[in-house]
Amino acid sequence: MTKNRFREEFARALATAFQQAYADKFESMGVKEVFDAEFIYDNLEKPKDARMGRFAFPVFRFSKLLGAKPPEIAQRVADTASESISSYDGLAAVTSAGGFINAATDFAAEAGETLCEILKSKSAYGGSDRGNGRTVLVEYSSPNIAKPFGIGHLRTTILGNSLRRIFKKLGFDVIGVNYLGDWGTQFGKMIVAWRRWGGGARVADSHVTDLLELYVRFHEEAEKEDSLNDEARLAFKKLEEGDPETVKLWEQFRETSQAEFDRVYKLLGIEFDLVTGEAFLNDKMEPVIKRLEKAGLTSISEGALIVDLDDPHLPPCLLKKADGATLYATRDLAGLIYRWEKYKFEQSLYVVGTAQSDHFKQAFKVIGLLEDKEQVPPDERMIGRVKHIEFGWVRFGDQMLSTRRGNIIFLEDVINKAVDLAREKIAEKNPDLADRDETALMIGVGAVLYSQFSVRRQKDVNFDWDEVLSFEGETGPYLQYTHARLCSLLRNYPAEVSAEFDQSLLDKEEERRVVELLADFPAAVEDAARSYDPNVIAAHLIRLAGAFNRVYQRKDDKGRIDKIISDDANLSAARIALVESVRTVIYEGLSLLGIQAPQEM
RNA sequence: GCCCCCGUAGCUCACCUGGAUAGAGCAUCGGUUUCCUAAACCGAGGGUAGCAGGUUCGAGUCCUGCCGGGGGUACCA
Repeated sequence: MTKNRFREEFARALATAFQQAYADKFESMGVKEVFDAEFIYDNLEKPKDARMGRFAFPVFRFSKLLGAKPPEIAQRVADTASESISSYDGLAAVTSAGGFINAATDFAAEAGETLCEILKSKSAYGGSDRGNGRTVLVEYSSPNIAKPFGIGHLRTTILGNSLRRIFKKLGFDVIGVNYLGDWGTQFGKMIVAWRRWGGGARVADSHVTDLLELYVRFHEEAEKEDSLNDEARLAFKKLEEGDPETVKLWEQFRETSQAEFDRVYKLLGIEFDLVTGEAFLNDKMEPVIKRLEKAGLTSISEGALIVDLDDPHLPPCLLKKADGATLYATRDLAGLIYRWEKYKFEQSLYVVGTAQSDHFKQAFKVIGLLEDKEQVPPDERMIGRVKHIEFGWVRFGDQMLSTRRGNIIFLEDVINKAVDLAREKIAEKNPDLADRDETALMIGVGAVLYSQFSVRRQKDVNFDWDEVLSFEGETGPYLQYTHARLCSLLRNYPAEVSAEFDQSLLDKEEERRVVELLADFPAAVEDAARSYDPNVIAAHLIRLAGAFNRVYQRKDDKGRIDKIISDDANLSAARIALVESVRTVIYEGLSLLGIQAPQEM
């Protein structure tokens, strides 16, 4: 990972100052804790109030170690560092405030270096080669076939899509997997429903909404007539045994659904590297069961084949039902093992809702037990590399969205509504725009996507039409609008953008905020990867866009807008370098979220 | 019953591995356009961070208990 030079310099200056100011302690301790620049680097903070400085180091924890009160330490070290500040060309001042040591960077230097780096590396800015080609699997979206694509699928789909992009940016070889729910008792239900109420139509002529109706009807009728459930189980059993007629029906359900999914993915710009499904694992389950049996982990309970997890809070993991049919967990275990053997991944992420948290705990526990029993060497174990990236529910009003009850908002409707609204806005604000339809699509989709990133992933998110369709404030369109405005500036600028500019001309407080946010973008990308949450990037972009808009509308002493492009060629050149840098980062950040940015809107 | 997640401004949410005066957006009220896109910007009001303890120099953040909401709890996925 590339380190921030200014941050590093401050850490070095502090470590040296600590060594000098507390020479006796340093002598006995050596290069550790506060005497170690690397330690300080990792423990630097950002001051709450930007006026306090660029970086901060709290010394409270070291009061005991150094035998002095925090403010004394801070002052003494800050004074010591100040004496030799001239040997650090990136630092302007080191001061103390209470128990904090604060640093101000040489702003012109930081502005110059940051902007030059962005102008030079362009879209590569914020990335790294940290992944070094190691493999990361991300499983996301994974809709069930024979069901429409509802708003409930939105989160996993775009979260996973974004994580795929983020890890790619960090140099990992990412495989985005769409693991279709194309197997299980639910297909028994569909088959029964189709035969009973399908009216003899051909599946190929049907639409997913027809299938949904049947699915809902099944659940309604099954409440009255319990034997339907047995019938469905039997139908699934036949499917699993390969009964030709049943298999044919299933294949048709699959095709009908796939067509709908592809349409939605195209609309949203979602990409996968591998589309597979539960059915793919059909012949891979038996070997896994054999392996578990051989390891002595299985037992029969109430007629079912289980793995007892020896955990009071986890029910046993079911491998086979009493009727011999397999279950979700069986297939996931087979999938875990298959993918581990095939890819030897660094990490494998399952972007699945929080409701399935226990399921993943069970599956991972089984893998752990198996690796223990088989005495797999530590560096050949997949346990610890597989992670459940869970996220909260999408809620609609007071209701949970449930496909079983037919209580569903179609994702396509949401997108269409947002795009229509974007089209209206364009007609109102920029009726002469050339690519109106294309732009409206980008904005509408941007609004829908962003609405999911504005909340930390663990939290439930309330689906609110007004919010999703809002284009003002902390929204996707706000970021897109800022980007379009930046593009407009670049169009209006009469010369070429150049990395040769007078950095000392970027001396306004508003500009400093922007530069700092630009410099911190790589850290935000890292942060998003570490927490598996693109929300970090979304929030960073909002701050950046806001900071830039304040530069853009900054007024001079006379109350007039201080324009980016003016008669002063040198000043304009410096400011336009800032503009191009912000544009690059917003564009790149949005692309990590899977959001496109039009040049005009 | 047990397990997991959540509880911050009227609403929706932030606060990075505990740190300085708890910040944004929406909504409300007021202001900014002879000026590069006003989908923007500035200002005002709005807070017992569910409650009660504990750990710590320091707690929205960690621990315990309680209250409230949601989810899960073997033959659905």
